[in-house]
Amino acid sequence: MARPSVQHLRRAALIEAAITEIGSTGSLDVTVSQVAKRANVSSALAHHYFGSKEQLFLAAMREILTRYRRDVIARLARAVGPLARLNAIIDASFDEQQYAREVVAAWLAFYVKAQTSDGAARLLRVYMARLHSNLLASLKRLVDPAEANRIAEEVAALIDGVYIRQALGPGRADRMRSKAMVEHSLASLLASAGRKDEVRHVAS
Amino acid sequence: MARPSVQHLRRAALIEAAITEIGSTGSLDVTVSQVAKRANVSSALAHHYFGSKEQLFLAAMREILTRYRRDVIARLARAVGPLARLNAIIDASFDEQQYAREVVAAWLAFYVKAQTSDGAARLLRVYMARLHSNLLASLKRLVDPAEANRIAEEVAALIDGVYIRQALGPGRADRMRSKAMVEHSLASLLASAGRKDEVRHVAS
DNA sequence: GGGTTTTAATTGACTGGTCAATCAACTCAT
DNA sequence: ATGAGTTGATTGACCAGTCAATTAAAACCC
Repeated sequence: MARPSVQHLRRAALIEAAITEIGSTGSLDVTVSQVAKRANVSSALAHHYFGSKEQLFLAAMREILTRYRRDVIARLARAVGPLARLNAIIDASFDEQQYAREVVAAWLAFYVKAQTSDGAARLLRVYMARLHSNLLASLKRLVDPAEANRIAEEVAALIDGVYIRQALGPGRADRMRSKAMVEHSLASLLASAGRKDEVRHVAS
Repeated sequence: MARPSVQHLRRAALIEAAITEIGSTGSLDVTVSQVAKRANVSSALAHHYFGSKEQLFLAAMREILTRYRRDVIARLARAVGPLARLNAIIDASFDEQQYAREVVAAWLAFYVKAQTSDGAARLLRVYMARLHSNLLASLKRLVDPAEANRIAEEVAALIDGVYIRQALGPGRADRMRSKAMVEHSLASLLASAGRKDEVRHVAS
């Protein structure tokens, strides 16, 4: 029946609670008890399943990263052509779920956590590498490799920057506006790098 | 003789120590005792002069913001023409002092702090507003107001993004590379927005 | 200038509170 | 009755903030 084990249920609930709690607090200064309470279990149980606060938080971080990754993959599967694929990546970053205030705040908190936790730093580095390589793959079909690399870094940095500013701003997440900013920048960068189309057309 | 009062000396030393400690730890999880020890005073003295940990940290944040602002102003005073002024602003952000690993880490920590502290949020909002208005002033001389506004936001976000990635990266701060990225993006954005020069030339 | 009072600087010791982590005990389904 | 699930109570560490007491410096007075 594949009925999820109680262990699985509890772990999932605790991870979800951790994300929510971290997101709504806006920092990692969250006690295990708070998270446990939100998941309707005792703090002892959280320790029982995760061993330590650190592990619980890392699991939460992994979960956010996984969700994002799944979303990217799903969108990429539906996108055809380099431009569409680039847009798919950007869309994933500004997806309704990902770009929710809580999630963004949690994301920011994890960036700080990475300063002191090797585990967190590793996870973020994997995310960064994947984002870069995804962007690069499509960009290479549009512009020179050197340009592609630079643009990939610029777009990645821009996405992070938009996120951080989002976390700070008071209002609701203005997804569309944020997305438009990144798309607009990307278009400009591509335009001034000079499309590769003609070249390839001639060469082929 | 304007000999600085002992109070001034201690405050300055404590603020400096706080910045260093926060920067090297990479988070605000720093005890008052640690800061005090680095400043060669007792923790009781830190409380005596600042009243609370919160106030001490806010003072440290204010100091970093002030230094940045002073640098921007100094560079702007030397720059003539909108392009030079834009470059001056970018240069300030990637100045040797500002872009030091510790300072960037402290900056990131403050962003998180702003999530829970009104005081910190206020300070950051002032910084953001100033950066935006500085960029906008010069951009308006180059492109349409609407474009100028969008570009200002994009550049500001990009700067923040480059910072956050810098904080995460392991190596030394690669100032020049970071600066080049922002400058390159700005050039592309300006190029595709279409300079205003001709229009103004004709109009005048 | 020497002596005296005020004021500032400084600290060690203490307090109250918080919290991660542990553990022994209890429940309950199988 | 075995073992997974679960918890309340406890422990040990840490830490912001306070206070009374000590020393150093200034200000004042003759």
